[in-house]
Amino acid sequence: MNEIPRNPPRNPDEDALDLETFFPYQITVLTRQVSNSLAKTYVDRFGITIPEWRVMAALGRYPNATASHVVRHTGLDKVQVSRAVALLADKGHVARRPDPEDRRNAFINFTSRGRKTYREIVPVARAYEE
Amino acid sequence: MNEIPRNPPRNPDEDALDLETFFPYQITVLTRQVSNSLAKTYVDRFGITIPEWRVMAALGRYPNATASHVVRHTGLDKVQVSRAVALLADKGHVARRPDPEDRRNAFINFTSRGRKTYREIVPVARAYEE
DNA sequence: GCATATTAGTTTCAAATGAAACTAATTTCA
DNA sequence: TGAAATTAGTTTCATTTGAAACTAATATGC
Repeated sequence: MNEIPRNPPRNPDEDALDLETFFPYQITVLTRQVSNSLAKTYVDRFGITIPEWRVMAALGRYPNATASHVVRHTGLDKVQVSRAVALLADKGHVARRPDPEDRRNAFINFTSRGRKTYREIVPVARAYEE
Repeated sequence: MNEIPRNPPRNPDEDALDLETFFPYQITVLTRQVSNSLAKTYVDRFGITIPEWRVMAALGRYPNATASHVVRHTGLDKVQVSRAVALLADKGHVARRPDPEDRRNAFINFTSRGRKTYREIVPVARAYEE
């Protein structure tokens, strides 16, 4: 039998950070773990990535949003939003419609297909809220 | 004056996710923001990356740890730990000492220089805990 | 008006990431 | 024993990331 690895000594520096209760660490680790397992589910079952899903979630809540609105609501980087929207458009989940009053803007909306996918994913996302 | 961008309409799907209170979103956004601002501080002021700092924090708490111990304590990927330790060793912050009883293992410890750096960073890290 | 600045969104590119393959050491068990 | 499995740690490589540069449209101020 393999010897169970000894834990390292616990005679730390006087003012060492207590990692067990150091909140930033806990959050980061937990977030990455949840996020990774979610990513697998989304890709495997619905063929979209996490950023794409986040865009869809923002659109479900705020229809007819521009990319900037999506950035604000999701906290994603604008590059990620640009890419995610482009991919969702390729897959037929969303459509872009230029704003006639300011042609720098484009309103983004679900296609009927996208809305259907969105409705399938919502309960899965809710389940992860714990 | 530029017109302040209108918020998108808020007539969402009946069962839309309420992004304002959907916890996974909040956490992810917050974590990334804090993490990015921390990263800048660590790189600018101390010349190390976030994974390197996380390794140092683990070593401060659990001296003479192996890479596997660091993985367990930080939640970092083993690839990241391997790289971070290599970089910290290059910079003279830590030293590796093979375990004579099992030469797959290497114990990792601060050099005196590394300990000094660690002690400088701890209060900065604490300040971020809020 | 017209030059300059600002904004929305996209593209580029270099760095970070982590899954998978790999090396080397040790353990297992037939 | 010694072949097969396991473990620690490293390297490779394809993907993800986001800062910075860019394009196009609109706003500002002289």
